[in-house]
Amino acid sequence: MDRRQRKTREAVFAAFTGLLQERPYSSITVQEILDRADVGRSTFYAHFETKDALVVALCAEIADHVFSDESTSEATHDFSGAGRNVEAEVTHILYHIQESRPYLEGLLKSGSGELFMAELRRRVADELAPELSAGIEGVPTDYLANHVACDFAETVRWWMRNPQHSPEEVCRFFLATTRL
Amino acid sequence: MDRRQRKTREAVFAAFTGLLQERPYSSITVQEILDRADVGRSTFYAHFETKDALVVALCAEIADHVFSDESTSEATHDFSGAGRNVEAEVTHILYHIQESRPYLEGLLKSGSGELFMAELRRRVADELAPELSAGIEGVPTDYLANHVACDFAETVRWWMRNPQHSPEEVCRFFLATTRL
DNA sequence: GTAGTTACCGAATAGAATGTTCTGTTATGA
DNA sequence: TCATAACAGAACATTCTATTCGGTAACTAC
Repeated sequence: MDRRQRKTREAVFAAFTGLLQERPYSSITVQEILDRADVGRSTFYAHFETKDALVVALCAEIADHVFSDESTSEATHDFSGAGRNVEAEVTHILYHIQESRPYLEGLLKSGSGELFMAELRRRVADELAPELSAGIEGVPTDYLANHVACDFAETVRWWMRNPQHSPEEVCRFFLATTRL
Repeated sequence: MDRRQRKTREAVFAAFTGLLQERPYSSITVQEILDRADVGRSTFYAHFETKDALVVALCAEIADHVFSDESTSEATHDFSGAGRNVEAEVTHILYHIQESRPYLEGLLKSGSGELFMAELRRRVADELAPELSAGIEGVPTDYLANHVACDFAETVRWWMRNPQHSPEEVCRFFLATTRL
């Protein structure tokens, strides 16, 4: 990808998430994004079809990173080789979320956060829930899967409002309260 | 309140929730609401300052009913007099939610449901969570309160997508999965 | 009933934001 | 160096929100 494209895309994302920390999504105009990102109008629409498409792209970008397998440079959460247990996997994901905090904080604050929350629930249901489906007699698995996915997503949202905790701590909170 | 006012208010709410079942909130125009509700433009704006204010009013109306103490006519959930235990209280609220289903279904489907979800979490945190704060060692009460509130709200959202269950069943699902 | 108040209708309009199109300029990389 | 692709930004059409206003119908109290 062209360096100019990356710079533009990055500038728009940064300006947008910055604005999202200050005001609700619906009150933010494209013009304001352009001004803050220092990007031309036609350029913006060459990258993103609509304003809504910008949110979708941002969510996808973050979600891709959060659920990527690649280890970060931090040694503390390199779990490769260790037997893949649930705790390790959850912590790994939480580390990636921590790295995405600059974007996530603004995105989850205002009214547009629901799009990312939905994406998060979907991915957790796919990747995490199957391993956790111990099952409780008399409760539909349907309900249980939704329960775990929502629980994790809401834990993340809570964490973004309470940054003082480490990924390991948050993982512990999550596993302590979610019966599996 | 004037009968004309009530009729108008009701017609707008009905038209709006109906449209919400079909399309996302942002794509619905005021004109469409007016057409379906068969209400004049100036009348609409005499009732609701903006389109967003309509959502807020609708959420408040539903939440007021859901958390009102009044018993419905159904004998099956008249718990007055019985010792107020958690199960009874939860079931009572769920009965009120069931009555609000015609409005809630549309509201929660599209992108605007987050406003009601937030209101729901807030009220649960106020009214329900205090009784349930058994506490788990090493987990912030802050996190626990948020956990219970989110859990209940998401249970409701799930229920609106899965109508075949009774309030008693849903109450059981909720209590079975939420460690307290 | 009748008078006074209040809600309603609907058209016309202002204002704001989105998304398009165009011409000309600048950066990239082969 | 040179073709290509991305960029800037002004001008524009379109769409939607929200306001205003003159006229009609419904409610309330006397």
